[in-house]
Amino acid sequence: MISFEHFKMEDGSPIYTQIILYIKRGIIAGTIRDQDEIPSRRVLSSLLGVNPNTVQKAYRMLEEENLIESRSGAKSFMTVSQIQVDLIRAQLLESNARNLITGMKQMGISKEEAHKLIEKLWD
Amino acid sequence: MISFEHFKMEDGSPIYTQIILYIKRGIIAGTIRDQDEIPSRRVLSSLLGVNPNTVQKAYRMLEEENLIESRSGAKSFMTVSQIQVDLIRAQLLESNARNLITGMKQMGISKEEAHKLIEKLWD
DNA sequence: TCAACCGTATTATAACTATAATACGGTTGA
DNA sequence: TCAACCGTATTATAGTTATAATACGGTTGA
Repeated sequence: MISFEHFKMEDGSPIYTQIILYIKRGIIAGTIRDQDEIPSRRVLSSLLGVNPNTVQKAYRMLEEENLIESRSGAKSFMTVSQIQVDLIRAQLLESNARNLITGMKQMGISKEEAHKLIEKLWD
Repeated sequence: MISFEHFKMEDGSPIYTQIILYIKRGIIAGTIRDQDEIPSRRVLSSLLGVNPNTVQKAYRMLEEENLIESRSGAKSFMTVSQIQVDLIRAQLLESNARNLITGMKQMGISKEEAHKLIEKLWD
């Protein structure tokens, strides 16, 4: 059963995208693996304090990416191939870094200053 | 007159927040200064290809932060104090760096790997 | 077996975001 | 002066996000 203990709801982005991102990052980290069980819609919505429909939307979109398999009445579970892991890693790592770089450049911050800032805030 | 030539609309965040962020980053970079004229609602909406009301919402929120002054009928302009610049710089720099760090940590990426990735993608 | 789950679907409400079409009166430069 | 701007306001429409309250039938373990 995959864990949501480190999930934190914050920014202004939609909750369902935060759930999707949390799961994808777990896949990259290796903490979420192929054939892992995932919490039911009702259980996770209760755990996160959100509406079941919000969880269902996240799960449905992950299912459309073939990262989740569901059967009516039964538990749902992850279906993650190595190809998918590699693809998601490439996408998320790059987009995460590019977001920082774009922002820093628009603020006129040098590469060296950016490195220093990350160094200072990492721990 | 402040310039929007480097403005690019992209992510899934609301357009009005993107406009606000663009202006705040320009303030930090020093390319947008106190007393600078800003484009009229109609001109900027036409330039960006968005609705005038969307620009108005961004301008109104900046006005509520005392970063813009408007008089009915006349041009609007920036009102930026050094105190505001320092505050915005601290806020935006830190949030930008923290976004990267949070993501990288959730993906199980080490600080060294993160530095390398930024180095690779910066230019 | 069957109660307790499960996934799935529907309907309603509400806030937010964005567009569209107007309208009003104030400001300003040629 | 006055046309061309300006900021501001209103009304309507539409899509997205989120919640709430139900409902239906499938799966599964004790």
